[in-house]
Formats: sequence, structure tokens, C-alpha cells
Amino acid sequence: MTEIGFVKIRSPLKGNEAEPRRAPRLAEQEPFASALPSKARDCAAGQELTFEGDAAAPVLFVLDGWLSVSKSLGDGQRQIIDFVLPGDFIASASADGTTSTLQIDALTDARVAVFSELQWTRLQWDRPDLHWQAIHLHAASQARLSERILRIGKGDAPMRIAYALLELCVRLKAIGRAPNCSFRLPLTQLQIGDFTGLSSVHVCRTMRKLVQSGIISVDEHPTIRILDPARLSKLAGVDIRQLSREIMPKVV
Amino acid sequence: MTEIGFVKIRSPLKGNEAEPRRAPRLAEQEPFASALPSKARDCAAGQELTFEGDAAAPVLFVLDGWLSVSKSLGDGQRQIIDFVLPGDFIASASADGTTSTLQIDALTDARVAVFSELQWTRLQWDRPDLHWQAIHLHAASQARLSERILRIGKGDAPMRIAYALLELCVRLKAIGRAPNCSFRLPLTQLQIGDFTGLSSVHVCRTMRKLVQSGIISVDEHPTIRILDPARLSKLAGVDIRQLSREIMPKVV
DNA sequence: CGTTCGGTTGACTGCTGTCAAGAACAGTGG
DNA sequence: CCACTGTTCTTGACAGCAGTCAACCGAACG
Repeated sequence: MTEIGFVKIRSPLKGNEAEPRRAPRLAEQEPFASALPSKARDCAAGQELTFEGDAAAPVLFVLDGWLSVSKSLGDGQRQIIDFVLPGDFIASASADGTTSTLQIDALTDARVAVFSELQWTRLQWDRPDLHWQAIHLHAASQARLSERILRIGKGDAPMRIAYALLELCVRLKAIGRAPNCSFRLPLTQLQIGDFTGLSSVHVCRTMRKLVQSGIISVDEHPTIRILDPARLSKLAGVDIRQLSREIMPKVV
Repeated sequence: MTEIGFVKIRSPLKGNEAEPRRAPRLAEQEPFASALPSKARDCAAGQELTFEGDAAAPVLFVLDGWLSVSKSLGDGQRQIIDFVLPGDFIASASADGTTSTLQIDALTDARVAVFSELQWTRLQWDRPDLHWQAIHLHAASQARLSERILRIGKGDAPMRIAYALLELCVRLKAIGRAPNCSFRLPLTQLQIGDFTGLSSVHVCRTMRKLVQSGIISVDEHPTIRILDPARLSKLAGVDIRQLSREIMPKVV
């Protein structure tokens, strides 16, 4: 039982990830990648990731693709806690050290490196640079979470949407996937709503207004461009420069 | 510049923390306490904690009293990210490793142990038990945060209030401060609102209904008793047993 | 060519924020 | 001892943002 494997495969949705213009693989740029190609696994868009063979939840590094970490209420309402982009990782043990109550989904086709807690501990021993990188990634993730909670708790719909777009743009830009503030958003409006605490209908209304105001534009369908970063960040209640300083990991 | 000190002192509010029936000091029960009495500092209720003398944000252990970690919007709206109770700690470096954008306040008179990042790293080296305890505390804090985001994003007012009360009750019970589901809540309704993403007026309305339904009662002012845990957890959308397993740190 | 999914829009409802005023209470100073 | 003040809690009235329901459309897919 030392091997960890994905189990539940739901619906490999339309593989709209195979389009030609693909950002450069992260493998070359990213320090983690060198340590873990041997552990890499592929999973298809729409797949839910669950694990067996180990009591403790594994540590996941995303090499490529988008994952979501979410939690659901009894009535089916879902909240997406965070998106996990290439270069990020998930270490989501719950307090009892056993089952994680977080649901992890692949939003696009993705490549993920999977470690048991033990393997991950060893890896940090062997590679102190990875250890520090992980600490900074985690701090960045925490900072983003705080900003989001603040806006979900106290902001209106335009602020929540604006912040979400800015956050994703900043993160994608850092991995070379948002040239000119233009980037693919592989999310349905329902998922954007689950991320921002809004209904899909209201996400639609709000984003439509952003488009009509000329603040953003939808080039082809899943691709979004931020035309007026100044107005968008005013809506979001942030200073872009400060935002990227606070929510992005320090380069080591 | 090796010394760290509190600076900004605002308003030492009425010291209503001096009442006779005081729970046992945590110093005896709690593993951290043995390592850090020398670093302990007192701060008064209402004080905002800020730090100078070090680029990196310090690590704080709460020995006694309540702290809040919060974040504000430009228009003065505030969101309390978490309450920090005796036995918990804060390690809130932001991603750039320097300034923390989180505001920390003492809600009651409190005793806090303060470590620089360097000191904290050394301490974990010397005391592996503390290191593991910290990891579990952190996992518990993360699990609580997820539950809260879910309810702030997707739950209505009764669910948010019910969950907040249950979470605090479970945490306080674990440190012996909620006998019979009765505990002091040193919070104004405005603060409860900042925690749950509601206005203080609506917190009042919602809690009033809980009292009138006989689910909770307010014994003396800041003291609350949960009369009907079953109905409260149904409102909150949780199973109490599972909740305490997931949001409380594993005992090591 | 039917089906499904996601996006769009309108109508309607209702939960919750805001405003306002009053009550209870503690602390302060005369 | 008694105003006086400031804070918190409480309640009512009102408005508005956002959820729900429903219908329709276009695109993708089998």
C-alpha cells in the first residue's frame, strides 16, 4: 500500500485543452519540477481527485492545468476555497491528520505530482530550497485567502468579481500565461459563482456590466482580457502593485 | 534590533476581564507554555498589536485571552479572519516575507509570547514536539477557515451565526472554558458581524431568534449557553462530532 | 438532427443592509 | 449622589442587492 492512485473518474468533459496556443510547459521554469517528474500523473478535465492507500492526505504539486479545492453544504451549495495553478501545491491534511474534507477537482486536463506525507517530509530534507519555496507558496496562498474572505464577507458582487479576475490575472501573469492581461479562464460562470459566493446568474449579470463598461472584454469564449486595469482594481478595492507583492510568493 | 516590542496602544477599554470565576491558566496544560514564559508579554483589551524592529512578522503564541486577526476594506468595512484563543498561534508572514497586511487586536486582556521568525525556527529545532504541535494547530486553523468560507459564501445568516457559535464552543470546550456548553463570548455584535460577514443589526436579529427559539440563552451579558446543540448544529449544517474531529488539533 | 450544457435576460421575491430612534448600562466628573 | 457621555443592544421602517425561477439561444457533440 505504498502506492497512491487516483480513483473516482467522473466525466472527462470536452477536451477543450488541446488547442494549439499553449503556454510553455512549466517543467523548465519551475524549481519543483526537477524533483518530481517521476511522480507525475495525468488527470482529465472534470475528474475528481480522491486517494486511497494512505491514511494521511497526500501532497499534490500541480505541474500543469487547473485544480479547484472546494467544500459543499448539505443542500448541494458549493464553495471553491482556492484554485490551484501550475507551480502551486496542496497540502490539505485536516486537523485529525487523516481524512481531508476538501474536495479536489481537475478543472482542465492536468499533470500532478503526488507525494505521501512521508515522502514530502523527506523531500524537504533533501532539498531545502524546495522547503523554502513551499513556505513562500503557502504564505502567498494564505494572503490570497484573506483577501478573498474579506471580499466575500464584506464586498458586493462587482468587487468580488473584480478581485477574482485581478487575482487570477496576477497569478497567471507570474507563470507567463497572461500576456497583456489576456488569459484563458477555464471556468463556467457557475464555478466563478462558487468561487465568489454568488449565483451563476448574478455572475453573468455582473460580468456583462464589466464588458459593457469596457473594463474587460471576452475575446473568444474562455479568453478574457482586462482592458482597464485601473478601473477594475478600483472596483476590487486593491492597488495592483501592492496586490502582486502580497499574494505572490517571493522568488528564492 | 533583536528585541521586538508592541507599539501602538489605542484604548484600554473597560477591564471587564477581572471577574472572579476564571478558567485555569493554560500555563499548566499546554505544551507551548513551558518553552516560552520568558517571552511572555501582556496586552490590554482593545489594544492593536503592531511590531517593529524586524522586517519579518513575528510569531505569536497566545497564552491567555482572545486575539482577532482581521483585514479591512477602504470604506472601513472589516472582516475578522480568525479568532486566536489560548493555545493557538499566529504566523502571518505575507508572501513577500516582510509586512503582514493583517491587523491583530487584543479583544480581551491577553498574554502573548512573541518570537522572531529566526527564534521560532530555532525553537522548532530544539523541540520537535512543538514543531508537530504547531503543524496540527495550523491544520486545524485551516480546516476552520474552510468551513467558515463555505458558510460566509453560501450560507444564510442563521447558518453563519450557528456555525460561529458551535465553532467557538468546540474550541473553548477543548481548553476547559465551556463547561456545559456555556461560555463567555467577549465580542460585541459588531465583531460577531465582522466575523460572519453580517451587519451588527442583523446579528442582533438573528441571535434574538435563536434565543426566542430556546436554542441558546444569554445567562449574563457576555455569557452564552447552548441549550439545544442538536438544533443549532442542524442550523449550522454540521455534525458536532465530526466538527470537533476536523477543526481541533490532534493531541500529540 | 436532437440533446445537453453554458450563457443571457426578465420578472419576482426576499434576505439583509442602512438609517434612525430609543433603552440599558458603565464610566466619568462634578 | 447625580447628570453626562459614550457604547452596545434592540427594534422598526425602508430600500436594494442578489437569489430563484423560467424561458430562450447558441455551440458542441453524438
